[in-house]
Amino acid sequence: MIDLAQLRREPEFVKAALARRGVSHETVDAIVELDSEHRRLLQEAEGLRAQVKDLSRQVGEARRAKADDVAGSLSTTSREVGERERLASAALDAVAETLRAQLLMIPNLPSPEVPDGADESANVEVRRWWVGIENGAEFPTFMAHQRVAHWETASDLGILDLEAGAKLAGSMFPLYRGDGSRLLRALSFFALDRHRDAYEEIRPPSVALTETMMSTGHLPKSADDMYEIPRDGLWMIPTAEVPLTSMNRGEILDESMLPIRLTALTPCFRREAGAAGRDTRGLLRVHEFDKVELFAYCTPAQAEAAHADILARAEGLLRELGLTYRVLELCAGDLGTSSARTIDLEVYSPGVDRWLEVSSVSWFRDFQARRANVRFRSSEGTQFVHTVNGSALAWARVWAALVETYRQPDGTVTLPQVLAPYFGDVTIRPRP
RNA sequence: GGAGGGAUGACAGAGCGGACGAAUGUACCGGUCUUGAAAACCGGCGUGGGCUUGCCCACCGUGGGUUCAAAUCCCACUCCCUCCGCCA
Repeated sequence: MIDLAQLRREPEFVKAALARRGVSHETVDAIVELDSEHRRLLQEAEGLRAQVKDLSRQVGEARRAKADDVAGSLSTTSREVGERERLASAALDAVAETLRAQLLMIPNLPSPEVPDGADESANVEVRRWWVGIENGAEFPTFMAHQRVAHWETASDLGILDLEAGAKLAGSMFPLYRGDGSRLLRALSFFALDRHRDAYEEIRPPSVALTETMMSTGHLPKSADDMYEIPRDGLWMIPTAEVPLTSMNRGEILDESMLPIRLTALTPCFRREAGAAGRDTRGLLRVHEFDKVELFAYCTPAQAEAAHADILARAEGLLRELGLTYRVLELCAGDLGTSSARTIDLEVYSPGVDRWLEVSSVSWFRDFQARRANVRFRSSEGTQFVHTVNGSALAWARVWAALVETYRQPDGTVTLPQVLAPYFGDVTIRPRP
């Protein structure tokens, strides 16, 4: 949620910032208008309520003074004022509800350093990385045996069974088996171990209440992108960001507790409604995947470092895995609803010759904290925390890139050594 | 799923129609005392909102209702605890 006080203080600045991500001036003006109407009604209703309270006090005094006739007439007056107060409050509630609904649809202000642009084509590539680049190595030349799509290799090796997944849950719900399943588990354990030094591991529920989804900004805007369980008022989480951001919902933290850094391995569920028919082969786009998320509540002053730390950890994992990747700064038009700044990591997948998004590291400023009402107490008073988060990493596509990058001429896969302690071995051979 | 008990400030815990935004204790912050600290004593100490910045309004799990007036009475719901049932 954007800051209404800021909107009142500097409406032109807010409008200009939101225009960068496609929000019209009219939309913002409508909110300014509603806000002033809201305040007008608020004053009216509160004035009447103050009268009722004062009259009621006098009724009590009159009763105690045994002046029953006075008490009776005061009661009558109070009842009349109360009736007017009820009407004013009803009008107030209606305006407040409209204002709230419109405010919830407004995305966050992009950070000044975010580049202009309407969609992903305007994202800015910050850097690329591959094994040996520090020593001047050129972009890797991938061999013919690496130019095989992961779904083919996986099928040959019997480590991914998309048909079985489709039979159970429909297409784009992958079923991993044998070494494929073991690899997935190895990746998660590997990542969680790498974050243990600074991030507390959490295992949250995989479903969340509507209210919880509101806090991160996934509702009301992205309802179509999520799986809903209407009977219980629940939604399948699209990312661990959802539960982690709401862990301290409604609380006032002490500044000394910050930053609070959390990590969680969860399944992530996405309907991918807007992407029907696109990138449907193999693991390019799936409805369910495992992801290790990094998250922090911090002070505004800590936010930049916290964001950088998450990015460094996500990149660090890709480097340890020896994968080729690039770093993108998202343009204003491609930012998620709640984000002020986002940096994506895309891994290069030689078999399909594509860059695949495997991490999104975002800084939300106080946008989510305002919705979730998470604050901290400091010497300068109570203020909203900043939230930052990022994947480190989302495994389905990493799994695909590993299978392609490390495919050997004989069709087996030799995994990087860092996974040996977790995988038990480094070789994936055909399932007998 | 059934029966009972509970939810109040950072924490503990009173209040059960009117002077209650809320006793008391602890914690915390300031002061007195002290060489310093502790103890003792004194004072302060919730959050949000509105505007005429001094006042007003809201908040005692959540949402409704009764009343001139609700933390307090009524209804529904949520969560926690105890017992029974069921269950991995």
